[in-house]
Amino acid sequence: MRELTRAEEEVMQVLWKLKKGFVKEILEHFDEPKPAYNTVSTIVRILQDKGFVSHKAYGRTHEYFPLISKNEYSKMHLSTFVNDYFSNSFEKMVSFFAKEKSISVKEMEEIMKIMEGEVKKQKAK
Amino acid sequence: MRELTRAEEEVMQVLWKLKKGFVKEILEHFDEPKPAYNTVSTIVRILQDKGFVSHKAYGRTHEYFPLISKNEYSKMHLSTFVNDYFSNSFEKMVSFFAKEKSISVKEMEEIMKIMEGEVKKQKAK
DNA sequence: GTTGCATAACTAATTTATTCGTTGTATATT
DNA sequence: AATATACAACGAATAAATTAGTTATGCAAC
Repeated sequence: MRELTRAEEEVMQVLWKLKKGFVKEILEHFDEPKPAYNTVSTIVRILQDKGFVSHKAYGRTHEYFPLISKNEYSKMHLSTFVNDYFSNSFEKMVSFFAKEKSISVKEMEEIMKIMEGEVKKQKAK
Repeated sequence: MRELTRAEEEVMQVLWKLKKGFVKEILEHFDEPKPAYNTVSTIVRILQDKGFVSHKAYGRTHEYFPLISKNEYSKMHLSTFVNDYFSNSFEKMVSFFAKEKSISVKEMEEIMKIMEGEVKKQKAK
């Protein structure tokens, strides 16, 4: 699957938030300075061509919605990143950030708790 | 700081691996089909303008080296990602991938071990 | 039904990124 | 010194992404 360009990603972020929306609605959720209506309209049609969104037609107006969830996309995106920067090892990545103190003690404790639960769940099978 | 474009990133990956290198050497580390010498030369000079690399001159030839480490860049890059996709919470991101089973039990156990060490270290202070 | 408005589709213009040919110069080779 | 070689610098050509104007059509208001 392709990666989103910067402009495409901004539109997707709005669509993920809204779940679905008309061009007008998407536009409203942009920060100032807002792009032109047609700019958003074009991008959303490009996203459609690339298979990231689809639409439901109400007469002549289109309500767009994502075909890929934010979670799916982030999963794909992070996989690429982990592959390119941490030789495909999730562990290397997390360890690096833990050591870099980008993760607080509180966060680490929370993560460990969740992982313990997951490990238990996996092993139970 | 700016993000690297696709072509720029490929050159940086080689430079990070080599630590330093002449255009010719960088070129050698590209997979087939290799780009033209001038293509790499141009990209490396763009990277220099953007402040990602610098060079040492030996007479008329230049040996380029990164000004930003792979770790620094990956840190910056992942921060943006975590901010955009996990409302700036590292914990949310890791938890998501743990639950998605993108992280194996073995990896999780390893991560927990490292985190325990880090937590202990932090608390000792 | 004519006018005005809203919207999608199309297209043009602009900007940014990518690729590589050409040129000039220094150095090595003969 | 003439020729060949290697490289950086420059710049042209192309490609990709971004932005927004223009056009066509349908619908609503009058």
